[in-house]
Amino acid sequence: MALTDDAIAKIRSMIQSGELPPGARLPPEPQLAAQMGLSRSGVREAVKVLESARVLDVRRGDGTYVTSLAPRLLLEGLGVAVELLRDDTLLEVMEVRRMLEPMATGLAALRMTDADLDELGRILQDMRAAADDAEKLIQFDAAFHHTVIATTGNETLTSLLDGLAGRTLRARVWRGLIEGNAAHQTIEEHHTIYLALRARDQLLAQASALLHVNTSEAWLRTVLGAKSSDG
Amino acid sequence: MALTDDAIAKIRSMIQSGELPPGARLPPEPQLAAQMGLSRSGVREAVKVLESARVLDVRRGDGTYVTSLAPRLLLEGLGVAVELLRDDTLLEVMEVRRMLEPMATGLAALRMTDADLDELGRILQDMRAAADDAEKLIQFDAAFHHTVIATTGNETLTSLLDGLAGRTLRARVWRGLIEGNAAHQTIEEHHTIYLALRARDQLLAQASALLHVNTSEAWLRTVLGAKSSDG
DNA sequence: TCGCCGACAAACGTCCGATGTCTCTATAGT
DNA sequence: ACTATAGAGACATCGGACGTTTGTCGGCGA
Repeated sequence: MALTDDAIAKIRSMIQSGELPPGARLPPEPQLAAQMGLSRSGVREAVKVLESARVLDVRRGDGTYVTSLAPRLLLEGLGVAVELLRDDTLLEVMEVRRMLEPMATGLAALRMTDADLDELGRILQDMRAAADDAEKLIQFDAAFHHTVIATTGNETLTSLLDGLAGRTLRARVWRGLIEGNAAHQTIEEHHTIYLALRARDQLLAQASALLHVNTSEAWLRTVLGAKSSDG
Repeated sequence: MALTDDAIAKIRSMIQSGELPPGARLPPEPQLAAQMGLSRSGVREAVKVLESARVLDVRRGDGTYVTSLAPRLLLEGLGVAVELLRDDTLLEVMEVRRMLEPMATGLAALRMTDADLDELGRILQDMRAAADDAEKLIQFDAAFHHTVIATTGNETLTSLLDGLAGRTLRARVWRGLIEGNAAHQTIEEHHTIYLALRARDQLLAQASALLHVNTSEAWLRTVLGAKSSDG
């Protein structure tokens, strides 16, 4: 294809070059169509693609604007992509988390504030209280890790790890943990990480995070293995 | 918005549920439109979004098919997203590379074959021969790191790091390196990494990769700093 | 003067039908 | 058996029309 993809490329390069800064408003669709030499239908497809990538923000009845281009927006699509990965590649994702998450957790140990630690303590408490509710466990687990990573102050890193630990992946791991009666032990792993962070011990935080990711990976393997031998 | 986004979600969930496995063919656009309760225009916008995410493959005159859903495809969008990040967040990207690339390089030291090492040696030679050509340097630099990471056998990891070290980012770093007369020294950093890999020394590979990323980060800082003080 | 309300205009959302162009396949001919 | 060609199927693009939503502005009333 050419026309629509060209339009996408043009708009993207206008943004990249600074001609269309964050917050800028694009011309109305008919005008944009004339300007790029294709019909309004083509422009709409192009705009839709960039909107789904969180590059453009279409406000009905108002106009189309460039978003803030914040990492949290642009990297949102990573999570969607990970959700569509096939089962056998989820182990690759886990291997990446195994490398990245311990480093990030170690960094968090250096940058974490007392307020951050308090919030983490609350989440840990919530987690223990929800030990029987798979849905809540998944939610608090996500909140725990997100909070830890977010304290690094690196929004890009946070978005990446959020995306890599997608909802589906997390749900599968916890399903395995619960069915294998390992939920309690895993909650305690979070406590271990919490203690290391409280002590501002980088290496200990790193090590405990690695152990934790390893546990997740092991249970994911179990879940995937059980599935493949099903039918 | 509802109709088009609903259509996107429906198609995606059909793929996720296995109803549309990799390689499957979707119904023709008019039929798909009827099936999802919207017009052909809306379907086309939905398909276009999924095509740009490398989830669908539209073959003109033939039909629309689900791609292989390989990580290399689905994570391709990451590179595009990184290209649009604002300057100040590029340092965040560098911090992520600083965490991930040394670990990956260390892992590569364990898994690298003799054939891999030979190829790496060739790239290193090319790099030295092209010390005066910025464009080629960027290309060989990308090839070097890609080759190293690819030997881990982890396609997801490879795609992620490829995306994080996008063309624009790499070009900026090398611009700084060349203008600062540091190109030669940086090429030697690659040699150091190569030697560590040849020795199958994980820790040494890790350390030399960290030093290398650190150099890149420093020069990126220089380039960005010079730019912000320009105007 | 401030605030509410209604009308107008701008802009996107959706649909429809028509035509061009490409790909694949099957058939006919050599 | 192989090749060339014609046809059918499917996407690409266009242009216009109408509905819906949003933002704005002026007028009215408290």
